[in-house]
Amino acid sequence: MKSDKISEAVVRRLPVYLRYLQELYKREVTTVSSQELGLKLDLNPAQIRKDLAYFGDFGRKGIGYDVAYLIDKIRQILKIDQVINVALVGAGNLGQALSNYNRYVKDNMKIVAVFDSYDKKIGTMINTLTVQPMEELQNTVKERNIRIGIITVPDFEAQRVADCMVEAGIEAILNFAPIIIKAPPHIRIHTADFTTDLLSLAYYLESEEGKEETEDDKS
Amino acid sequence: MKSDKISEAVVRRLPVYLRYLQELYKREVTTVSSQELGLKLDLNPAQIRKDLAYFGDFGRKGIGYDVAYLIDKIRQILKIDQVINVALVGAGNLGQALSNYNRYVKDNMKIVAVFDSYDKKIGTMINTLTVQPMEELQNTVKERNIRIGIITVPDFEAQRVADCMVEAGIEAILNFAPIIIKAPPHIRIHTADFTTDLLSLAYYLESEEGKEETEDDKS
DNA sequence: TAGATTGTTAATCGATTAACAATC
DNA sequence: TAGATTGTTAATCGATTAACAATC
Repeated sequence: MKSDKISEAVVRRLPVYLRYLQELYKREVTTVSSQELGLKLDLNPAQIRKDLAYFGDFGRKGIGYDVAYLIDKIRQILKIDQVINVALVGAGNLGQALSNYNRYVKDNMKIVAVFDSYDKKIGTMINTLTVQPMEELQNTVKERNIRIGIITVPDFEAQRVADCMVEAGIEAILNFAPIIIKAPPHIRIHTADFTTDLLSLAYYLESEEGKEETEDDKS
Repeated sequence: MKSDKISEAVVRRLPVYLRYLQELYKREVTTVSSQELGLKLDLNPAQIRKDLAYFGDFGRKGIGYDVAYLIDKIRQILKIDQVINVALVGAGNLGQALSNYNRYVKDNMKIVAVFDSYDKKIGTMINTLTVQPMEELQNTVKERNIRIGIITVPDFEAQRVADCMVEAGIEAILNFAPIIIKAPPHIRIHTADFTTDLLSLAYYLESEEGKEETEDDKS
């Protein structure tokens, strides 16, 4: 196959493949079939083959995919074969959690600066990074070649922060605030709104059959 | 329209509608049209009307939707018109961030218990809650009528925790570990894997034109 | 009334899955 | 060779969007 336009659904599955392939690699598994992948990742094998075939002929008929080779290829496709520098804005609990979470360093995503707009936070340390005032965003983005911004501020500040990021030349934003932020079309925005995930989960609960809340006593 | 089977895509948009409607309510806006909603939420107005029409005739032709009424209805549909008790397993940074994040209390989702399997964590306080050992999960779930579980443990523990949750009678799981966890089909699982969001973001970056990494000096 | 906006059908668009020839 | 598995086409399935009669 090789190119067409790649749909977002496909792109979002690539990191999922990558993650599991890396686990296989660690376990010294050298080859994997679309069927095995599908089983493990709850995906249709045909879909996996099709996804990968958009980008090239990575497999071998009768054999499957070479794990190490496919890891390399997916990393290239995702453009994480080089280190990508990331700025985090919002040094609250979630921001701290994210910057402590160093798993993505391995994936060549590196948080290299943390910002906040509250005086109290500025100057404090998060891991090895000093929290900087928002005024320094623009310069730091340029100096440190920061390309992605993560927003972990309260929702009422999220749009303002996004605007600053865009102005500073950031190319893509991961937004944790439960709000739809607006940006020019060349800026890619992903929303990581777990409150949506949580609330929609409730829909799938079995209807109560005479259950009541724990706390307030209706009797 | 009224019922058929409701697709997951529809259900996932309901919390998004709800959130913005609640904001409108706070601002004392009483009525809103699908067009206004669409503009604000980056969605097609026809899609919004269709989504809502699955559940009933909530709007008025020529007028739009009554904000307060629609909030009520969506809360009913999502089954968050009653308090839903939630257990959090994993008292690390992310777990702390989530339990501090009290926004969903307003949405009738309430974290009523926190668990961890590390001795060091057990007995410490997270907000008003004492971290309990995993052994108490089963009993606490029953006693406190906990229906949803949130997993914020490292990936290698996630499946084990999920198994415990299922055994304890939890009905739905929000999983933050970057791994596909398996459970019986009647258990609903949502994955809130922000590393996927972050990595897939890189795909959309403009290709480098002679840029290099910040840190290591190639010259 | 005239203008606005819903609910719903039909048309379009896109994504997933099945099937199979090619080939290791 | 026989068995396995890819890459890809065709078929299916599902979701989004346009259009418009109904009606406030």
